[in-house]
Amino acid sequence: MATDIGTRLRSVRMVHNLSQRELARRAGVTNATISLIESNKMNPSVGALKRVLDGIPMALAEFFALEMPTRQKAFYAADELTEVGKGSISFRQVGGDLSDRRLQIMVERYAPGADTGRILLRHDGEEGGIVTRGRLEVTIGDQKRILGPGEAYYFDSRQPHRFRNPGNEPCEVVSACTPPTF
Amino acid sequence: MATDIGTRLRSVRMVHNLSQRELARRAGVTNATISLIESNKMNPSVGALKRVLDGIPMALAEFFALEMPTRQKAFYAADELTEVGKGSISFRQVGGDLSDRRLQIMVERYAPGADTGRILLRHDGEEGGIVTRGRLEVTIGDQKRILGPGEAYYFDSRQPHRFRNPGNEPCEVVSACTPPTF
DNA sequence: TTCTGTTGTTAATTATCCTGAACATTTTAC
DNA sequence: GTAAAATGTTCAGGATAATTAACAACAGAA
Repeated sequence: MATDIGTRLRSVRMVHNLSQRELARRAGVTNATISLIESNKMNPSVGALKRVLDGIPMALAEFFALEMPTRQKAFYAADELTEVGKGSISFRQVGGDLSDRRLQIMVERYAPGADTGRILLRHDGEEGGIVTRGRLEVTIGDQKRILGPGEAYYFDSRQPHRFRNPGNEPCEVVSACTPPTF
Repeated sequence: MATDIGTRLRSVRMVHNLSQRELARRAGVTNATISLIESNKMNPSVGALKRVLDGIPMALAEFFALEMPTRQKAFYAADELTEVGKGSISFRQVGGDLSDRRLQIMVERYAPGADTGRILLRHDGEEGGIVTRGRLEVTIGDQKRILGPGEAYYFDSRQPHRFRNPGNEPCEVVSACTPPTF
């Protein structure tokens, strides 16, 4: 899986918010090529892969140097949140197992259309959050989901990721990350 | 030239002291493939290139991350050495222009068959030397030469390089490098 | 709904890679 | 010296990549 070109390309493309056709247009190849590469149904030439990556843009060295973390459970349904605490104060905890997790909790607010940008965020640590209001589009590696109130995410920050508010009402997220950003 | 696969491959192969056929055998491809790739007469598939590099062995990421310094004058004939000093003490200086060159002079002695090994040496700085006795095979990037007494070399140490005594008599070299090794 | 546009995938044709077997040179051994 | 082995290169063929054009699934707007 370390040299799984298809998965790598799909992951990179998704994080940059490009469709197969859009990337193909920028790269000067056809969408079928992108599709076949991503599904590992063909073995692209170095030149073709370079052209594709130029459409990102990304260098070959960077592409092959990408670490591909093992996919982990990244999304939780609203009713999958573990209920912690009780009485007048109630916590709903994302991810049942907190062993080897150290988090700093935060509250984030995304204006309509707000976006962390096409550049892929990657840093050490882990992060997670719960959407409390509005909708949030979360991209993690090759997975992309639009989350609504009560839904949550949790992932290893070394995976390339991106956040965007696709709706036209503000979005509020209770999020957390480790180690403290900045 | 930054993505000149042929030159990169040839350079790597030479430094590892492999013939096209020997590398082809290890990689499970034909020597024609190696030849065509190195002369940039074809655009290899990623899979094929990976197989070839496995025969080195070298990872794709490392291969594409290799910096390709601009080729510089690397070899000097015996009579190209600049005569410095005079009288009872005489220096023969490699490379006429010493501006932005800082060197530490050393004397090296290679027993018959001695070899710095197949691993590619690369480090910051520059190095040069003069063969005073015997013969020395010097590989610098994609250039390989066997030097005899009076002949010399000088190059940027970031280029992959290797030294070997191919003869059966001892070889003595007056060499120099910067910054001091160790 | 129905339409329009976009998504990713798949089949058939064209273009290209990769091989297998030759070739000319050079190196090494005798 | 010649012979034999090893080097890198080139050419015709079968294998494979990349294109073109179609397909089905889905989303959003009228």
